[in-house]
Amino acid sequence: MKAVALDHTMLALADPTRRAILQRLGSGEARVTELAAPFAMSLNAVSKHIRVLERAELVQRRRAGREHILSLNPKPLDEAAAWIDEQRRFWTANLDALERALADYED
Amino acid sequence: MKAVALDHTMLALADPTRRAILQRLGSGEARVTELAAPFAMSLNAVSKHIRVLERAELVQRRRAGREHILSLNPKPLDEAAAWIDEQRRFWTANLDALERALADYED
DNA sequence: CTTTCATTCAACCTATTGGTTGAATATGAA
DNA sequence: TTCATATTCAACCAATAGGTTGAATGAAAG
Repeated sequence: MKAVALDHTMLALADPTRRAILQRLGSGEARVTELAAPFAMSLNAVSKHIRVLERAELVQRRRAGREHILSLNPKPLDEAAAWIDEQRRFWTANLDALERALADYED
Repeated sequence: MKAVALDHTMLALADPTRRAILQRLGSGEARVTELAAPFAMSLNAVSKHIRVLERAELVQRRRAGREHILSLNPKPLDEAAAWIDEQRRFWTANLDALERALADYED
């Protein structure tokens, strides 16, 4: 994943409204108005959040007449998870090496 | 994980400089100057990035004389990964349900 | 004691976020 | 055609991000 794509993905995930929208889309596609309904903010504000999610390619838009139907694209989520997991593996590998070194030292 | 903590974690991860700092800290603790060395920006800028990482509790600071020694705290990383994984499980569960429904429909 | 080194604090700047309201656009329905 | 609905666009605003430079702090070294 290109760095800038990770930037967009992580930034998109850094807001509770957007995370809630993703969660909602997890159970199936929805229109903009439907997505906006639970939130105490204007439709326009939600529309902007959706654009942030689109920039990160976390959601896709399909037009059906005057309705815009949003659906989840899990790939960036996979790639974000992959980055985090890589860090954790690297980190624990180094911790293990440290432990082995300490064990040698204690001998 | 509280929503605001996830906000801070994800936001901290949404910048390549900060991700590089975390990666560096994966192989062991380091001083501020050491962390700043690879970057084409002022020490002050890196100092601010570190504060963002501290707000997310991704790094911890220990003072040793005039040096500040930073180390990784992987817990928020674990929690961010957990959030993402939860979404993915939920999403694939719903996809599976959809597939089963379609299979039933086709019968 | 003075100087150097490690780091932060403070002020400033510009760009971006996250929200608002009001107008525009485009489709659907009467 | 006219009216209502779904959505975006545009302008605006306050707060935050991400960078700069210069001054302050505090510990170490000469």
